[in-house]
Amino acid sequence: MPLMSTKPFNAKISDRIIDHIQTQMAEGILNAGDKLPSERKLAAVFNASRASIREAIGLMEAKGMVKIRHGASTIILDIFTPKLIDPLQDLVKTNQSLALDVIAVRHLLEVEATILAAQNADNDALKPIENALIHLLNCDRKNAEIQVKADMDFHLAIADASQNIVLAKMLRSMGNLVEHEMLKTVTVAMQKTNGQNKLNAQHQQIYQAIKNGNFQQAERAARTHLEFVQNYLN
Amino acid sequence: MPLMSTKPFNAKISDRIIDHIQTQMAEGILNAGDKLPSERKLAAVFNASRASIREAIGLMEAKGMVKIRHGASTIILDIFTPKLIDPLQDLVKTNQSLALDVIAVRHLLEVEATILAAQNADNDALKPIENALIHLLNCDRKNAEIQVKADMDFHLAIADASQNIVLAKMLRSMGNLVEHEMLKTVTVAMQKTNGQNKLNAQHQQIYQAIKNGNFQQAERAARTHLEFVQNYLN
DNA sequence: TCAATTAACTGGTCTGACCAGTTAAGCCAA
DNA sequence: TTGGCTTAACTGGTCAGACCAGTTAATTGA
Repeated sequence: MPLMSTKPFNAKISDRIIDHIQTQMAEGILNAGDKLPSERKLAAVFNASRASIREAIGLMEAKGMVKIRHGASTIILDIFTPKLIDPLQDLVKTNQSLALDVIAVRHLLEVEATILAAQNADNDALKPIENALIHLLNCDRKNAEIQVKADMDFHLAIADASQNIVLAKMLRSMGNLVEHEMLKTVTVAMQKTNGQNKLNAQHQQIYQAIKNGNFQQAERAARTHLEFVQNYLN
Repeated sequence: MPLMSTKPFNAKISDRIIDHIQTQMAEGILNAGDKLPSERKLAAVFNASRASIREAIGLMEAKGMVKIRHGASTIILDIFTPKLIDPLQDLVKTNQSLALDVIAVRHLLEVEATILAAQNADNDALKPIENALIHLLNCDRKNAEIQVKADMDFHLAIADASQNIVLAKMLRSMGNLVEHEMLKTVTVAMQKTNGQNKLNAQHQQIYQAIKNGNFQQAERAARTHLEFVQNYLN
């Protein structure tokens, strides 16, 4: 059964073309790896101008549906992994100074979360932090991405323990934004002598301070850790 | 300090244009709600064809950065709020006690903004703070809503002067979230003897500290003010 | 004063031209 | 025959200029 087009007649031509090609992909007429017909041919087929076709193809590339190759032709990519376009993520990735702004705010919230965790964490809240720490200490030291994830989990567990839900939410959102920078930090740490050991020691001190319920100690430990990390970014 | 473009010279023109406009967004030159210049004007400015400009704008719309309106013009959307603030909107709506969490975070950011403003504000950045302060001191003492708006403007001017764009955007968005609480504060202050005078004195101290470039004094003044306000909420 | 009419914008589409990479067929020399 | 070179015929990238189609705001007329 052929799929129905969902676009109204007054939709932009490029949208209608995208819709059509998407439908053909879904029906298996076009498959991953196939070449898309040239812009001029598509223009003839769709009875539209090359400009409109180009617009449609450009949007499809932005969505990760196709790959345009100047001089060669446009090929269809894996249909099932449409790229989520997060403009903020994009912006942070391409704007170094904005990334630094995000990190500055994140560090501020991180310190506060650690203080609050030391003040508020009961045994129930402590457990996830401990688990995250153990996981962080034991995870594959050669794999930066796994370490970033473990590191993030540790800090998010602390954020949860702060019992300020807003704080935790914001740290979660910002964490995704600066994954790229965290990766850089871990990579640098992997190269330096003792880099990872120092990071681990800092994590343990933060955990201890929270466990002791000593918020001043916790603040110091958090600041020390974040300043250390900051240095790796420069 | 102007941001550097990250695109190589041989990049597609549309990519370079997107990069440029993104940078202006990141720098706060272009803000949510602003109109983008018309395609024809942009083509002239970038010395590119309208086709290339259209491609760039089309991609930006796909990313959710702008909204194209046929016949009217293209406006810039807020890409910070959806990711960082919108999730909170629902939370606060359904859970009143969360407002206190929001306020706690907001105060944290407020103090940091004041410190940064004292460190970074040049004369250009100082002027809006001064204007907001004058307006705040002279506005109708009987009208709580007007005072809330003036109060907000004063603090947002400080946020802008911090030169941390993320901090400023977050404070702006969070301000809307806790308008109700600010109204309560001002209403209480209006009832108390000297309540408004004290608030005004605190605002002046904050401004003085920033003007002096004394960040320690600024931090003290901000903390004093926020603790004072906090008391009115209980 | 207010409503209808324009004029001057805005974005949407088309055409046809030329530039810039890629590919593969065809050729020639070793 | 085989290897490398040339080149023609593709591909996408960019441009200029035209016209259509909505929107907005100033102008005009009742």
